Parts: sequence; structure tokens; C-alpha cells
Amino acid sequence: MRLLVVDDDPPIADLVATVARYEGWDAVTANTGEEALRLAGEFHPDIVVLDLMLPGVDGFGVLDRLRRSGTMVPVVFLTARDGVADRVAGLTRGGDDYLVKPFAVEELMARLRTVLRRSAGPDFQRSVLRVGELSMDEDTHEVRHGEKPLTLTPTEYEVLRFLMRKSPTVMTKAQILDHVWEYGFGGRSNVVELVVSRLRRKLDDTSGSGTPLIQTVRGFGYVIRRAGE
Amino acid sequence: MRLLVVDDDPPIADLVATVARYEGWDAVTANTGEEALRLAGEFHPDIVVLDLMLPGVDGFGVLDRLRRSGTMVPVVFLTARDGVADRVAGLTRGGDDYLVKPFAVEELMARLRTVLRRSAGPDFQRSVLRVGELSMDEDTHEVRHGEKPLTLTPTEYEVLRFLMRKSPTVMTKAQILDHVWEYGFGGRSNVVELVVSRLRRKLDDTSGSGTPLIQTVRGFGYVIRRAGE
DNA sequence: CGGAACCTGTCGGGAACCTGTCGGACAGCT
DNA sequence: AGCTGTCCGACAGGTTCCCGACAGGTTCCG
Repeated sequence: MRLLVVDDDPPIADLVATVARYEGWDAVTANTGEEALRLAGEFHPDIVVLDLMLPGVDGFGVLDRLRRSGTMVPVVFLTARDGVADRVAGLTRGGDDYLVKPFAVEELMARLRTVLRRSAGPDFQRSVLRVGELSMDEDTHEVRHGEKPLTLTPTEYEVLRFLMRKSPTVMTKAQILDHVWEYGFGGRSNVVELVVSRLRRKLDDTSGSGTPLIQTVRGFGYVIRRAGE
Repeated sequence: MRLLVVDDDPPIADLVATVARYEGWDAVTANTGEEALRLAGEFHPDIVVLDLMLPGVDGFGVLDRLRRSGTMVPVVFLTARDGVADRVAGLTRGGDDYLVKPFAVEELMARLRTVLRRSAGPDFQRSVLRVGELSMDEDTHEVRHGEKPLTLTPTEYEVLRFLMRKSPTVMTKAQILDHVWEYGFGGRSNVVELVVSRLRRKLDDTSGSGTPLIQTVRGFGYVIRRAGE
């Protein structure tokens, strides 16, 4: 999978590229619109992450020229919270998507995967995470424990997804914070504990089993493991 | 494996380099940002340990220039407990990682190995330590003796991991202290004996075999050896 | 037999963790 | 715009459990 990241802020571009490589993708970064267009021609990405605030040729211009040159590569836009959000909305047909800065990295990767899956064809299959009795459909956002459907808040959903993706590896609270919350969040508090606590209440009320689904590994962090392991 | 350590405090840099060499790696140290950049160019490290508090070009600057010059070498950051931790978090979502000073050397080495394993490719396999009947999965934190799973406290876990990793070499109490506890720990007491004692109780209750898993070499230290050797 | 090295029981301080509560922020609706 | 419900994170109180100081006992060796 080949990813082109376009952002004039090198740390952000690198951040995204690094995460993508960590997932096993090829990734290149561009800091200007011109560079982006050049790389698009040479690198032939399967998907593009495109910041709309660019010096010189801006994001819309880049998109325009990309499309004009006939490439239908899907694009996920990045935008600041204010302003252009409306105009972006108009662009997100055709399988594309957008994200507001600052974003959480897991969120971005999730959207990239969704967009890719959709653009692969009309007959894409659902991506469903499963760990033991738990299942999570990343398209419909349906989460069930056994037969029982659960309704989770956004934060709960993200934390649970992260733990399910990493299962059965133990994740520290710092790692969960870094991946699920927006970058730059100064969470000095016990947010993670709090969300885990709320999750447990929803998850474990369902089953009477003794061992909780999300286990605490004292001094290290949390894991989600299928029962008996 | 080639390691570049960047820290303006020579004792710290040397400490890390020494441990790495002891593990069979090539290691060089730099005490300033400029030196770090020069060495990165000459030495071509596979991984970098980078203190963020540097005189002159600071850690972020070094990282920036490294990335700008196209090198994707993974980095593990060192940082004081206060302040910059948030900014670091933003940088560590990829394969990279960070550690808060003061740290324990084994902790650092463990993270270096994890980062290297991850950046080697998406298809890395789990790292499981085995000595005889004992097995320890460093990702899931599962420790078992034969079939029986053990639950260890953080300190017990670290000491056992250290002994397993060094097995069948005898380690002195001083070495164990230096590697598992944070540097600067004033433990004049018999902490190591204490932890070993507690470990033995957990380990040996499992098997009725006569020889304890962790053996005392009187006058030298402790070893963990597979039975009968 | 005497001392050094080692083992282990106990216990208090404190770290790590859990959970209840509450107010601010935000979205949806009328 | 005003109202209402929901979500989220700050704060604080309570609980569990770790860990290292201390001390007394045991083993080993010269």
C-alpha cells in the first residue's frame, strides 16, 4: 500500500508517514503543492493525505490538478477546525473523507483503511475485529459482546478498538493516551482509567463471568484477552 | 546492531553505550546536537537514543534535521518528567518510543529491542524468552512455568526477565541492581535477595523438583539454569 | 565455632488503581 | 436563540497491593 502525505508542517507529515510505515506501508511526504504533484506522478500512491492549508498552490489546487491529470486516487483531507470545513464537505464524495486538526493518529489510520476498502470496489467486505466473544464492525460501528449489542460513546469506542487491535499485547496508559487522544493533549489526569472503568461496566454487565474482559496488569497497563488466557 | 547515544551528560551516555556493547552492539556517543548529526552521517546507526535536553541544537532540532536528511532511523527519546512530555508524545506514535528519566537500563534496552523488532517489518513475530520449563512473553507479559501461568509484580517481572535473558550466566546482586532499578537508586538493603525470595516462592510452588529454578552461587550471585545443569 | 553470606517474616508508607460526582462543552431539536 | 440530553474530563475519596526497611533465623565455609 502506497501513501503520499502532503503537509507543510514537517513534523505532522513525518508523524503520519511513520505510523503508516509502522503498519507496513510505503510512505513519502511532500511539504508543498508542487512537490506533491511531482511525487504523485513518480510515486503513484494508492491514497493521499492532503492538508488544505498549503503555501503556494493550496490543497484545493492540488486536488484539482490531480483530478485533471486523470488520476482517481482517493484523498483524505486535513483541515483546521475553523473555516473551510464546509467547502471540504463538498469534496468528500466518491469515497473520500476528511479529518479536522488536531486529530488522533488511530482515527486517521482507521479512515484511511475505510476509504481504501471502499474504493477497492463495490463488493468490499466488512472489516470486523474479533476477540473472543467481542466483535466490532468498523464500518457500522456495531459492537457486540456475544449476542448483546453495546452502545459506546466515541471515546469508549476508540479505546476499545485500540485494545482489540493490539490484543493480546499489553498497552500502557501512556500508549493508549498517545494513540487515542489528540496529539498535544496534556492529560495529566486519569482519563484512561476512567474510560476503562466505564467500558468495563458496559462490557461486564453482559456476562456474569468472573474475569473482566479488560484486564489490568498492575504496573504495566491494560490488555484485552479472550477468557482463560 | 549499531547504536548512537545522544546525551549531554557523559556518564549517562556512557552507561547506555556500555550496556549496549555488552550486548554485542556497536555503540558511539555524542554530547551535543552537532556531534550527533555528524556521527549520524558517518556511523549510520540502526537506532538512536536521543536526549531532548541538549545545549545548542536541542533534541527536536536534531530529530528534525535527521528526518530532513532523509534518514528514517528509529529513535527512542529521553526526557525529564516535566514539561516536554506532551510534545514528545506527538512524535512517538510511529515505531518510535520515549522514556522518562531516570530510567532503568533494562527498561531502555527492552524498548530498543521492541522498536527494532517493529521497524524491521510488519511481520515481526512475538518475542518469547525460554529457559527450560519457563517461558516469558514480553508483549503479553504472560509468564508460565510449564503449563502453570504465574502472576508477577513489576519488580519480580523485571528481575526474572533479566536473569532469563542472561541465562546461564551468573549475575551478581550489584549487576541486577544496576540493570533493573533506576540509576541512582540508593538501595543499600537486601532488595535483590528479597525479590529473589519472593520469586522462588512463586516459581517453585509449581514444581516439586528439588533444585530451585533460581540458583544461588554463594559469593557470586544468582543464575537461572535449566534443571540438571 | 565464629563470622559472613544468604533467606524470609513482618509491617508501614505510599504508589497504582478504581469509581462517584459534578460542571462545562457541545450537538440536536423546537 | 433557548432548551435538553449526552459526553468528557477534573477532582477527590477509597481500596488494593507493592516494595523496601528492619530484624532474626539459617546455611555455609574456613
